[in-house]
Amino acid sequence: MTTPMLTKNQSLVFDVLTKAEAPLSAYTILDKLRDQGFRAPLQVYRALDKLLEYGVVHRLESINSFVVCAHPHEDCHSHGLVAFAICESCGQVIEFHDHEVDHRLMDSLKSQKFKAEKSTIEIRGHCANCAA
Amino acid sequence: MTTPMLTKNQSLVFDVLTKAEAPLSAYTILDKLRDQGFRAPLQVYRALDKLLEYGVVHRLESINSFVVCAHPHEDCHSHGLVAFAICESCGQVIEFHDHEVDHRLMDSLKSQKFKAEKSTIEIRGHCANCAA
DNA sequence: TCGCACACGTTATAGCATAACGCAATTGAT
DNA sequence: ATCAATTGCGTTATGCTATAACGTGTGCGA
Repeated sequence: MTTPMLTKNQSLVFDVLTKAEAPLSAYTILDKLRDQGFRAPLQVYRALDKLLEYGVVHRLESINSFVVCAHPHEDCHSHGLVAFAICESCGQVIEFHDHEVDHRLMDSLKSQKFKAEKSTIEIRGHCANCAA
Repeated sequence: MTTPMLTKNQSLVFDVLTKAEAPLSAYTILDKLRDQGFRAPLQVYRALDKLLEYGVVHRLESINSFVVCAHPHEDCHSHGLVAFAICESCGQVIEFHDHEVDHRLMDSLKSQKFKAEKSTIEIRGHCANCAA
């Protein structure tokens, strides 16, 4: 999917996420955009929905937060699974793609005749800097 | 971890989850236990916390729900990653363990000096019965 | 110019999770 | 025996996450 021109709200949300050093929750984004006129959660969620659809933002299910895609020039949707390592100390996220893991998981599922559509792979722990 | 004797509330919650054919949210569990005297979410969440700690229940982050462990006699904590295939149509969950995926993911992370602690692998799609 | 699609704004509500208080039962060390 | 620590429990209140439902405006093709 190619990313169309972003609307004003989408750009604002995208910019906030781009500048953030860690994933942000929708409500944190809302707070950061109050000065720009944001008043309600839906303004954020609607923008996020589009950004997710375009593949330029990822949702981290395990922490109810959002990050910009680390590989904006590739197409995350197209090269299979995306995985995230999330540091519980500093919040930093490492995004990575692994076709081996991808294939292996898909094979497991195919043998059960399960049709995969969306995937969530999130590993929580501590990054190199934060590891005790 | 060996599972100690469950308390009354823990047993009630565990039984509800065991009888369910699909993952349940905490509030759904609460509703099912009102007749047994449950009145507040915390009664459910506290029981769930312990059941998760004992490894007899899993939390599905992507759908904010809980399921009993499908392999109660092994120790889910001990044999690495647990993965779930969740049918978006009927809700059924297939729990599986794959050491290959496990090792592969851990190797990727180790190369970045990331110390993994908890993992979430959830694939949403359609099971054999529900696939169009 | 009509109809449609889409973005947007607002209010209200639904759904998920935990903080903080107090009480009761258990255990185990002194 | 008793005191302190721990654990489970109940209750009230609150906070965080997400969406429903309504209406407005704008652009664009039939």
